[in-house]
Amino acid sequence: MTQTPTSDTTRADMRKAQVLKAANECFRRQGFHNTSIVQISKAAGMSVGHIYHYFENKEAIIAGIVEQDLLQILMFCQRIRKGSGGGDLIEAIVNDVDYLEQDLNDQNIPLTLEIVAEAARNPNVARIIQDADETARLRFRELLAEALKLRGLELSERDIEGPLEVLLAFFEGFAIRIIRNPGLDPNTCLPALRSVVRHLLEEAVSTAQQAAA
Amino acid sequence: MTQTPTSDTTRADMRKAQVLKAANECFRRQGFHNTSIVQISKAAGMSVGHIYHYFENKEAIIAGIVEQDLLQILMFCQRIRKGSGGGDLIEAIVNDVDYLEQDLNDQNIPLTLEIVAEAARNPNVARIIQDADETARLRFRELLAEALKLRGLELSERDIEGPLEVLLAFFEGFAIRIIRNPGLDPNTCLPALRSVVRHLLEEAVSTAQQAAA
DNA sequence: CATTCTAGATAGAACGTTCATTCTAAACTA
DNA sequence: TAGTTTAGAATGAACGTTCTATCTAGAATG
Repeated sequence: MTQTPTSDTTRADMRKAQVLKAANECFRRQGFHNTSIVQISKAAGMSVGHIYHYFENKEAIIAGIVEQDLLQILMFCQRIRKGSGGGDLIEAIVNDVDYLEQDLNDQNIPLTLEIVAEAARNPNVARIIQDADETARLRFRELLAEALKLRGLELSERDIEGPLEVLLAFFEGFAIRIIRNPGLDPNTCLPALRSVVRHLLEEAVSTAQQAAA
Repeated sequence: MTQTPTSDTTRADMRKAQVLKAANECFRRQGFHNTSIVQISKAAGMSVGHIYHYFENKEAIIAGIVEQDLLQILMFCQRIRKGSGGGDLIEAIVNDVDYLEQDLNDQNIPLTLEIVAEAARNPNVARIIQDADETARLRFRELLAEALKLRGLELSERDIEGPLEVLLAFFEGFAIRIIRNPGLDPNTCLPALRSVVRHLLEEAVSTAQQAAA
């Protein structure tokens, strides 16, 4: 249990990353329940024993993958900001729904659903995604607060929470819808979705206006 | 425990039901990946061999459980109709969101999520829940059509589909939200959710009015 | 009515496979 | 040479499924 030198730490980090990358590919294709350590080891080009040298057990690998889930959520924030081009953020959020078709083609949906289902039973996984969601909500609240500020308005955290959760429920919900109804055409939903998101945000705006008065 | 067979329910049917009931309890508690045939056999008070006399394999048992998923969805329709008391259905749909808190306490959420995640990979399970969803959508379209008819309006199937999918995405989405954010307070979301559902339906109404003109 | 017959019902041990994890030893590096 | 890294076989447990044997109900038989 001696402290490893810097060069070795780097090597260990690289190996860990190598395992996680392989695991990610396997999990995405087959889910983590149907992926064996042997498969991961082959995908990573490493031996089974080698993997266990860096990960205590399979669950530790799963945890490593689940942690990456956060990045995916945060990308939505980034996309919206980029879409705003520095202009009105509320309009950018409404426009972001146009990515629905692209989002529903995401190859990660099955894995994402599997992670959530696992979290509903497995406290380890639950803790990870709940922590991630907490920072995700924080980022989204910041985004909404900034969107309002650009219009000279502001809302309390409490008043933002409701609309935000409804917004999030939408997008998560479509991941389920596309499984239950694979014939679903995103373009059919787009007008209604756009309108609903706009309504939600406009309502937040008018609440803020009333609070200011 | 054991019942005597009657004319219309054969002994085999009763045994099958007995297995499915036991499996349902086990699956709800532990998920079907973590439930073994031995556990089901003990819960059913039957031997393993006995179970295999009626079910080809474990997947057949899972299929039997997944088929019950439909009933759960259809209960929403019933609840709305009952809530309308024969009056305006649109108002009844809006009011139905007040059950959110109760719905989010549903002990079946983990199993439901597991079923959807499984369907994303397992074609057998996928077929079952997709068939179920098709009849569920049919029932909901009928409900919406009836709601409009009560106001002397009508909409094409195409125009109903979008709002309906958005509505469904909501409710499915909250099942995920409550896992990701267990601290979520339904009452915080209720005003926003109510408002959004009402907006969605009012928009459908005004679309129908324009179509009539 | 008593007995026999038989197909289905039932039990539980046995089997074979899969898999996560551990163990042992070789290779490498500093 | 000492510690780390790497490989891959060995281990042991869990599990789905099958196999074999016994039992039961009730129809057939005489």
